[in-house]
Amino acid sequence: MKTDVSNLPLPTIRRFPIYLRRIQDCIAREEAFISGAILADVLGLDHVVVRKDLAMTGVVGTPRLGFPTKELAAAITKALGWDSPTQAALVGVGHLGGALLGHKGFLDHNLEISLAFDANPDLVGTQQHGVTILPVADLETVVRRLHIILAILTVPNAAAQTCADKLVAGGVRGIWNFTGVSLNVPATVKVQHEDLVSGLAVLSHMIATNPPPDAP
Amino acid sequence: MKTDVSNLPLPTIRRFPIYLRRIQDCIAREEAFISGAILADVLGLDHVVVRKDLAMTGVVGTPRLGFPTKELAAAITKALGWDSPTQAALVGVGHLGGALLGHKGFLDHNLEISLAFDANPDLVGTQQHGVTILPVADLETVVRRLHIILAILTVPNAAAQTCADKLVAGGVRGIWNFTGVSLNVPATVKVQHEDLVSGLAVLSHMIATNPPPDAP
DNA sequence: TAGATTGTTAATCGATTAACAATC
DNA sequence: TAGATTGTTAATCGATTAACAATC
Repeated sequence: MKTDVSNLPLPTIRRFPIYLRRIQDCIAREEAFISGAILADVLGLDHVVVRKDLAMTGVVGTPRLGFPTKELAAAITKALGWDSPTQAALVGVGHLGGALLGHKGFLDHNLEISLAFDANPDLVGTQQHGVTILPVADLETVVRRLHIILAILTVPNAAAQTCADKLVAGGVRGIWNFTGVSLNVPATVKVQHEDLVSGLAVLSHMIATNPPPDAP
Repeated sequence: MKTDVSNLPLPTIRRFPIYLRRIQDCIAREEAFISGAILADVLGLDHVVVRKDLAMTGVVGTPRLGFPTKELAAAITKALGWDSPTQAALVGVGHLGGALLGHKGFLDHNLEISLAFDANPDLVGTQQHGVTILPVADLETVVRRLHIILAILTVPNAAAQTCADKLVAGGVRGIWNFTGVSLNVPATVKVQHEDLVSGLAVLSHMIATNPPPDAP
């Protein structure tokens, strides 16, 4: 029985939040059990993938019943580190940064963006979505003093590496990177590069190479 | 010599825009050649991965010189379908949708968001970033009439499937899906699911399971 | 020539898929 | 019991890594 949650396959981790959302729906409907087969069906996944993923949580299912919803939700939440609140700092309050700041959905995953920084003196001191914008000059100091471990980077490409350096110096342990820059950080700091352009590339490539159905 | 650009590995396609950006920098500096080794070094990738990816474009390199920058840029641009302009429709002008609408960087990839739709009557008729917001009720009709093939979906989860259905009915060939919903569409329509929460899951998991360096 | 760089072929690794056994 | 569902083990597939040959 494998229950070492610290070394899960990346694809499994990516699927965890998708399962979690459905399982929480079940809990809200007071359903005590969910079968992997049904979950797979609803999500358009292969049922054996789902069972394998669920097995990774260490939760054991019961034949004919399925998996206990509450246990499963708790195990996934734990595996993702979403069982305790995390304070995050947003760096760069532009279009995208502002949107993330206003997106209250992260609270469902126990992530609160409690700090925001920007280089624009006109923005500094103003509030957006209830958060006062601080000067980037204070980034390292504030992050260190408040023991912020997670930062969201939404600055222009040109500023990305400099800001990342300050975040690392301030003791951040993870950077959610929305810039187009491959950041250079020590191995102890984890970077999740959310490169929207990569996603666009995949989609445009598929559209460009798969001819429309009415073509020869 | 493999030059069939219609069936490339997904990881390769994701890396293409990253190469492209660097190669365009080289072209701007009037460098006629770029070596795969240098490219790999700058991007923090393995040099053999880079060479293999570049080989997929069909462009041949010259030992001691590297790959011709202009040819390479043209080949990658072509493979991604970024060699001709694409008009896109944005569906859902909330925080995230508005941010994407304002993000002019997509123009670099020949993608123009020329239409925007929203369900909120207060928004309909107003302009954002130079685009007039149309009612979702007209979604299918307008998309069909203007032969829009790519849509960006940034509506609340509850509205996602309904809007996707309208887009499909309108003849869209690709949906860039920023909602949390796994869309159900015919196989002829490609969906690129940009689930931010999956990315957050990966990052939080890594932070939660890799103890900080000063811990035992 | 010597050496940097591309190109190719085989080995490894990880994840998915398939087949079947175990259990309530 | 019968049958739905979980659980396990082996096979396949795709991508990365490693080793080496070819070329300017």
